Amino acid sequence: MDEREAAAEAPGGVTIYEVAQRAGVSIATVSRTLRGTGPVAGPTREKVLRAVQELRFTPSRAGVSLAEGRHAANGIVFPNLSGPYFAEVLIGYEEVASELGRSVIILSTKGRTAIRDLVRELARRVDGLAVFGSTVPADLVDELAASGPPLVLISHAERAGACTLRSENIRPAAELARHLLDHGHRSFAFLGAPYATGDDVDQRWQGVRGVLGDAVRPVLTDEYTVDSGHAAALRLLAGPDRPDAVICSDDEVALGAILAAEELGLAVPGDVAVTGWDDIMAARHARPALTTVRQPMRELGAGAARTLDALISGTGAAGAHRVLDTELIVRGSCGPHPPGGLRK
Amino acid sequence: MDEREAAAEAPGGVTIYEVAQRAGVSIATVSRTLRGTGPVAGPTREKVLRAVQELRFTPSRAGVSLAEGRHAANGIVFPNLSGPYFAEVLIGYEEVASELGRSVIILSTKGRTAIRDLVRELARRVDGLAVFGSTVPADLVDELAASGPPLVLISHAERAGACTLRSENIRPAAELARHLLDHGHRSFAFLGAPYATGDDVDQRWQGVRGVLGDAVRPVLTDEYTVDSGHAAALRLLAGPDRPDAVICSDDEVALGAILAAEELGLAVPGDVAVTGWDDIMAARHARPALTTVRQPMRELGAGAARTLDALISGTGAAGAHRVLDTELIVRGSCGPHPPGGLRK
DNA sequence: GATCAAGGTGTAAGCGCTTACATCGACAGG
DNA sequence: CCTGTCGATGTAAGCGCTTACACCTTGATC
Repeated sequence: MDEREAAAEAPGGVTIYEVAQRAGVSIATVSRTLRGTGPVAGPTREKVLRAVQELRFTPSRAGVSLAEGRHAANGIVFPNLSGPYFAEVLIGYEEVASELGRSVIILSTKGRTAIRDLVRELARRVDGLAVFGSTVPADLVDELAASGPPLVLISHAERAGACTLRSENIRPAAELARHLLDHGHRSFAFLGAPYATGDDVDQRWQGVRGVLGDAVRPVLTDEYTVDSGHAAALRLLAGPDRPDAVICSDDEVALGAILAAEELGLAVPGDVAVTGWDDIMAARHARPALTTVRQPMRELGAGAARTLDALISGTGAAGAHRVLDTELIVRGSCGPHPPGGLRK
Repeated sequence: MDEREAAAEAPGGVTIYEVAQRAGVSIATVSRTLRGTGPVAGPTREKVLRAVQELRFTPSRAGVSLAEGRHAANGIVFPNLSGPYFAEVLIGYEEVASELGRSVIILSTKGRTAIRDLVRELARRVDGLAVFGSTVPADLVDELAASGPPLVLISHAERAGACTLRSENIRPAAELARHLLDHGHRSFAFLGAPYATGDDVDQRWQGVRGVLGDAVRPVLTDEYTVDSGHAAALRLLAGPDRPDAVICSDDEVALGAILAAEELGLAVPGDVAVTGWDDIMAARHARPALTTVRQPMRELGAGAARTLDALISGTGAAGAHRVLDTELIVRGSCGPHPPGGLRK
């Protein structure tokens, strides 16, 4: 009836029918042999495996997916991969997902116009989806939470119907602010991109603001990049009321600020202190080395993958919210440290 | 006969059957409406679209893939995503693939033991595959070239059956070496990871060696990271026969070398010059700023995606090999530049 | 008014795989 | 020797979608 045998050298690949024919068994037996489900007699198994080898057979993913009703893939949506932050999270995500037998499909929203369609399309080809805060419109998030695959929001405000996972911001931001006060700094600027309510940078701002009150003023940047940090800092530091310290939304902006200070002939931290956030690789190599807050970027990704796995396999609550610890990393950029500590 | 209507609220999602039933048409009409293939009368189209909206229908990817015989996805295999290099290439790859309507499935080989199976699995779920040099065993590459989807090797020696795409190495490496000679440096070390024949670092070594001859000696590192560069440089610079200049395999190793020099109380470039390769973000912010060779990382990824698209759609030769231009970026780390240039 | 072309839809055959269910022997227990 | 079991295998019904092909209207053409 069919003409299965015709596809001998098709580019699409060998099918289970050809294997079955070659081994002289039914496709069911081939499937059972390969997946280890159901009993298969020794000699039969041999025949099948030989045929599989000779034909270099690998099951078609689309076929398996359709039959199994799952994709064995996870998606992740991030704004971009330019800086180390998202890359690190992605590393953690991919590593765990891979261990759990799931491929990772990525989607960068940077510069995309058709985000909605791209995200919907992605949601349709994965068993679970991780989404960074503010990369996807709120209503789409709701739509996904309601009718999409299991969803984990990374660094996003808590939201009904989805799990969230983020690093601590408010407390360490406050700690950072107090540390700067200990150094004797009295006027501050918070250098960050236009933030959305509840996102990481907003929370950092809240934490800083809570301690410093009116002594800190917000200065917006366009993006979280070295260049926009540089540009904004140039304006800030050349203008009137130069602050004692610039608290940056993240390390890249901080690196830009250090660069700007240098160009203006200002010493860091002598004339102006600078702090970052994330503790990316470059923070350690900057001169002066950057005081910053380390957050467990990889674990953010790994945790998201694990949470999704639990969600997919039915274990795990659908509305869990987890917050990871961070650590204040004090280096040179916030001011000289007298031996014995500041608060002595 | 079937019980399609039973799946009304299935987690897997709405199927085309439900849409068809609701709209009072056949599934063929629904499909035609959605894909725009074949004629559909105005009112019918309306009914279908309304049903689609009300049911929030999106076609199942597995079903579409199986029927279409394609995945609408590209794969990419890289060693890791820790440094900026692979991330940048990935950005370019994803951007172009996405524009061409293909999702990107990633696979990092870092720390993986079952690479072969993971790669084979990946190959089965994509229409095209990009692979970085040396991430996959040679025989597996051959196997993929022979019986897998279209393949593009990035930064890999030319190989029958697959396209390759890489940046120029030998010429700019020679240029870099000559530039260092112009500075008056006379003894050199090439600081790089254990390289494989024909890979980027090997080619850079060849280029440098071609100009400097025995004046340059190779020093191996374990990886292409700041830390291994740091460790190797520490050994090298503290030992006897300290070279005038350290030519590093890439920027990250170079950053580590600068760090090591600093720790040893050596001035860069006063006591020892250092150069990198790639021109990553941190190269510009290092002190001294790093002299390096810029290669078009994003274009490497973008080109791979375009090549694959051509291969998949039947256009494009199967054995094309492309080499992208690079640019020597001279900054402070290779020595002071007298106004007016060196060769005056 | 019969003939055609073309538009508009439905039918059904796959795409490659998994798996519930049926079948068939062979062997042990009564 | 008959029946009950269980192991080993085959049969066939999907999984959700695309699309070639068949069928039925219409309206135009002569």
